Amino acid sequence: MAQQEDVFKKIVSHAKEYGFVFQSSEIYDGLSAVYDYGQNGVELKNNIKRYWWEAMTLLHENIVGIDSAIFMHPTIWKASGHVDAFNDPLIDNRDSKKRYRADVLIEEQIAKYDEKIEKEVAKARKRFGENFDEALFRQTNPRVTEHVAKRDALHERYSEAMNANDLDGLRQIILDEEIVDPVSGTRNWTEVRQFNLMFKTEMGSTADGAMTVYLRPETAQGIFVNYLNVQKTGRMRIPFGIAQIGKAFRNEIVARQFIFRMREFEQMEMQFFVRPGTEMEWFKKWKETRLRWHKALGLGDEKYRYHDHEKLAHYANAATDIEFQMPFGFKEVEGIHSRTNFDLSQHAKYSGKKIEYFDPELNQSYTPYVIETSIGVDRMFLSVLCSSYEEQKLDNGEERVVLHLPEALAPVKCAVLPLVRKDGLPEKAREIVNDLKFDFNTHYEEKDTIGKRYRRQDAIGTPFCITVDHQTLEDNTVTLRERDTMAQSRVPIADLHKLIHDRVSLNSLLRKI
RNA sequence: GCGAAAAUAGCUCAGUUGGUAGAGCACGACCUUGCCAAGGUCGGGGUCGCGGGUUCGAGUCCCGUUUUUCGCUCCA
Repeated sequence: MAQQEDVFKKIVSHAKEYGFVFQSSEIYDGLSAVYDYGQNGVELKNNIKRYWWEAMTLLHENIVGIDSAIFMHPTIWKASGHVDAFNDPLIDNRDSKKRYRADVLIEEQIAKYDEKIEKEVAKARKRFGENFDEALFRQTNPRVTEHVAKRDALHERYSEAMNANDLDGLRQIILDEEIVDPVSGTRNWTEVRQFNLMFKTEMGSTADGAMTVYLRPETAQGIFVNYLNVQKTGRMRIPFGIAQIGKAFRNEIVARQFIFRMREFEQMEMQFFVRPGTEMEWFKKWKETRLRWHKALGLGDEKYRYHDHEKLAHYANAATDIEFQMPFGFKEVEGIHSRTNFDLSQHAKYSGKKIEYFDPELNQSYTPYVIETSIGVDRMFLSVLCSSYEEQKLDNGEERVVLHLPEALAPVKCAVLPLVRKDGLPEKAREIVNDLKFDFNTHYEEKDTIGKRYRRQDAIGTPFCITVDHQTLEDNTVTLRERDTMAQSRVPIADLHKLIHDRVSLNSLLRKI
């Protein structure tokens, strides 16, 4: 494990050194949990997005894409449940260093009174046997009535504080009730703080006319609110899907592990609308389809596993994660959720619009059920990067660092290298570049020894190096050197285009899904 | 957010009891070699994360702050 984390550190350094990922605002000491993609990172990321986009929209005639805005009407987040679910009052115990939700602590305290009451009742029932009048006992027993009174008073005080969003009030309740930390057993509490996981900003340039809007915490809602638009203008028939790639924002309390958990991140989400009652069937189908998409990359089938959720979110009736083996353990890369008709119903309710589908086969209207596939682009990027990184010991005793990126995802497809910087070789190499550059991201490099240039290309995962030597000038052939095997072969310049295309095009991946 | 540790050149690091900042690699120019990273000559680059304080004097001591890492914590 320690060794693996060591490798992870090296991957992070490698990502910076070779222009894949930089920390945001680095010259100003950085901005926590925000990262920028560099010259090679952006190419890799774009290729990942294109692989997903084409797998969704080209391979399925009933899936179309959209690109909705990051700003949305604030009521959307009330309807979706985010305003409630993303606001927790939290309190820390200074001795145990543990953090708790203040509302949960108080609710547990209320439950404790209930326990005490039931204990008294049980005791009395045992003592009086068949003659026991439980209702009378509950009303008259002084110990019971005292607990009830305390419980009800607490409950009322708690409700008031929660409704008024009174954080000091919540803390005072915890102090008055002498609630102790179950771990440390002490009452050394911090202030109660509100953690708002959604980023807020203001729309409207004058202060008094401004409306509070949120940066979307997920892209899915942009799809739900456009369901009617797309269904009608695209004359879509159920089952059909809407796909979207875009940025989302969350004020994570703890954002760590490099780009695995960021405050600004990118999602690739597809919402698939189905007839009620068929959702489990589609859930199963998408679970399988999505795993095939991952495995087609060839990063290693054993690196994936499903993780079914037992505790479901408020909107779901089934949920599973596709987890990937990162250097720091199996981690969620994609989620597949059966979201029922929760979102569309909520938007119908909050907007007052009828959001339904008339099913001509059933001759009836209904609110469609939704299967969601949601994948984090940055996590996907990280999984590709981590599983591609290798420090190789060569036969001659030297080491090389190579990124075995799936060839279709590699930022640079080929590098054209004149063996020496004279005798017309650079000019010949330029000619080849000028032909290939229209179809492939092609590098030209003439500095340093040929071996050094090969290693630099290995480090960014370039699948092919094309070396121009003196023989090239005579017979128009070049050396084609492969990244993974380092094997070289002599090929005519005229064959380069097809050779490279056959290996680096997305088609080869898409056909495996 | 709490606790601990760290921050010196692009990278990895040294820097003595407080006394004007160093190495290797990398980078640039020129020469040389020419199919798997290390040749030669010359050169550029740091107000030691930032802000205060103590001191005649701070990379070094003290306080604060930012970022990172680890452990908690939180997480649809």
